[in-house]
Amino acid sequence: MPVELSCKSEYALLALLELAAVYTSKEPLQIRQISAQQHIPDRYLEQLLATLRRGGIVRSQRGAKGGYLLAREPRKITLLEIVACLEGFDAQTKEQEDATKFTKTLEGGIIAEVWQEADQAAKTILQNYTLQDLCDRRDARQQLDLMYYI
Amino acid sequence: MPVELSCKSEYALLALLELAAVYTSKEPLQIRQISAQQHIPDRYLEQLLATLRRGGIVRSQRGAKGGYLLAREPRKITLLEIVACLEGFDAQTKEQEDATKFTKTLEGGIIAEVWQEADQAAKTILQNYTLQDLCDRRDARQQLDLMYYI
DNA sequence: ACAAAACCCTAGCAGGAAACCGGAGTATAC
DNA sequence: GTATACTCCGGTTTCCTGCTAGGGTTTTGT
Repeated sequence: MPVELSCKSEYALLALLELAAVYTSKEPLQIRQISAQQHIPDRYLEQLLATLRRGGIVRSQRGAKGGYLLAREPRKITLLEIVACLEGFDAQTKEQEDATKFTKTLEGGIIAEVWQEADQAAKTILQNYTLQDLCDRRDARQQLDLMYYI
Repeated sequence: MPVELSCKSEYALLALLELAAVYTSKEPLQIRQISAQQHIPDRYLEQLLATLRRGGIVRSQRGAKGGYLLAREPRKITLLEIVACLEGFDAQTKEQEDATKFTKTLEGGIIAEVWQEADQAAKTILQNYTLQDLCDRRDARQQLDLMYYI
C-alpha cells in the first residue's frame, strides 16, 4: 500500500465536495454545517480549512453569516493540489529531501530514483482528477442507486 | 509525496542489494557484514531479514559460517514483492480495508476508488523493477563515476 | 456601541506505529 | 563441546497523526 489515504486528506476532500456542491450559489458554507453533514470533528476541520485557505484552494468570509467558499471553480482544482497543500510538500521541499537524503551513497540514490518514479506515477493520477470529476462521479452513482431502489 | 519510502524498506533494499551482489558465489552474508557495509543498526536489520525470510525472499543458514542468501535469483524478485512483505499488505487485507472502511458513505467510496487507482499505478512501477535491475543500474552508475574521475 | 457569530492562531495531549536495543535460546561448523 | 551466528520475544524511545483546548480577531445585526 504505497499510497496511503490519510484521515486528514479524506476529511478535506469530503469538505471540498460539499463546497463544490453549492459552488454556483456563491453562498458560504459554515464549518458546523460541513462537520455535521460529513461527521468530521469541527475543531479539527477548522484547521484543515485554514490550511486550504493558506494554500489558495478555499477563501473565507469572516464574521456572522460567514463561512467558506471554493476559491476557484471545481474544474480548476486538482486532487494533487489538495493533498499537496495538506501534506505540505512544496515541490521544492520534497525534491530536496529526496535528492539529498540518500544521494550520499550510490545505492541510496538509485533507490530514491525508483521511488520518485513510482511517486510520479501516483501523482499523475491525482493530477488528472479535479473536484468536478468527483462530483460528476458521485452524481452518476447517486442516480444509479436511485434506479436500483425503484 | 503520496509514495513514501520508509526507513524499513530502504534498509531492506540496501541489504538485498548486498546479497544480490554476491549471489553467484553461493556464500552466505552475515548480518554484521551487511550492517557495517550499509550503516544499518544490526539488531534492527536482523528483524527485517527475519521478515524477508518468512516472506520467502531470503533464506538463512544458522550456526557458525552461517548468514543469509537470496532465496531466488535477483531477476525473479520484484521490488513490489519486497515492500509488500515488509509493509505487510497481503493483497487481501488491504483490499478489504480500503473497500469497507469508507464505503458506508457514497463520497468516501468515490474517494477510495481514486486512491486505489493511484496506488495501483505506483504498484505497477514497483512490480516492473527487479533486484537485478537495481544492480545493473548501480553498476552502470559506478562505471560512469569512474570515467568522470579519470 | 455592543454582543453574537464565525473565523484565526498556537499549544499541547493521547494513542499508536516505527525504529531500535537486549537477553536467553537454538542450530551448525569445526 | 565450544564458538559462532541466527531466532524468538519483549522492552524502550522517538515521532507522527488525529484530536482537543483556549484564547484572539473580524464582521454582522440591532
